[in-house]
Amino acid sequence: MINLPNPTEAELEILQTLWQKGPCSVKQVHGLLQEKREVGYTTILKQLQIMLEKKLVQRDESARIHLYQATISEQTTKEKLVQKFVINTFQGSSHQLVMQVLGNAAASASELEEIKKLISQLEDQDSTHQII
Amino acid sequence: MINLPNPTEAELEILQTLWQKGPCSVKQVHGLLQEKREVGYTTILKQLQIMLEKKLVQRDESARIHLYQATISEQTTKEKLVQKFVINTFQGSSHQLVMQVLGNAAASASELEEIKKLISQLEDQDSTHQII
DNA sequence: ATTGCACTACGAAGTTAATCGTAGATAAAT
DNA sequence: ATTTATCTACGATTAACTTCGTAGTGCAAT
Repeated sequence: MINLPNPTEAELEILQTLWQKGPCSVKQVHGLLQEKREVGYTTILKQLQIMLEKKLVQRDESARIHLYQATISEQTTKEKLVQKFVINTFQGSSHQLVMQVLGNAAASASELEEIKKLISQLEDQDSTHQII
Repeated sequence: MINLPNPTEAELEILQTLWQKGPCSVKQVHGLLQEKREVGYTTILKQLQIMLEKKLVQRDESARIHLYQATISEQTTKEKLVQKFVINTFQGSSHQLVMQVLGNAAASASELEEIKKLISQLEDQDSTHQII
């Protein structure tokens, strides 16, 4: 389990599409991102090459059109990003972050329900698996 | 209400101390950050000068020792940072972020209580102030 | 008055990110 | 076999961040 560097913003954008679509050609990735913003083809190509060096993606070169796929998982990547963000912005207090978001984001009722459900689960875990 | 650029990482670190301590000299800021990591005095000085240009801070030059204080509020700054982070990392779904953090962070029971309380409040607001 | 100290100003260098243009290679189409 | 289209490789550029060294300025202490 080697620890890869956190992806940058542009890299994350690409990873999101790879996570969503699975293995993609440069053209595919570019096409999808192009829908959101103006960006050159070779920009994406270059990014993917850099990401390959950094081992953020791997590629299948068996065909002329190379297929790229993410090597790092969506879940753990986001965990690390959140962790870093919480440290930088909330001095490590993820609780503060949650309060911020909830207080701010005008979450829908169903979302609040879902969150409540999760909290109940967590509390159950606590009391069930309590060791001390 | 002009919209100032989001602070960078180093800038945020300085802002945190200014928010916490109020107006500070370069020496004070440097002293506090020095406790956390090795950093040169002129590094902080330069940062504060840059932040002054960017209007992230203002300074009192009436004495020889200049006093710097944040011009942007802790609350709104963090809101913007969270907003940007949510867009980049969770494609705008703050709900997803909350689920991530809660599922991950092993929040303490009292913290969970506090969050539940906040959710209840939000739900009350919803039903009370409902417009539609 | 001179020396020394504390502070500010400024410039410069090193890094990393992001973007794109051009060139070269391979396959497809005529 | 030429030409055309499509990909990849690579270099170069630009901008932003971060860091620090050196120099200058003014106050204070001898």
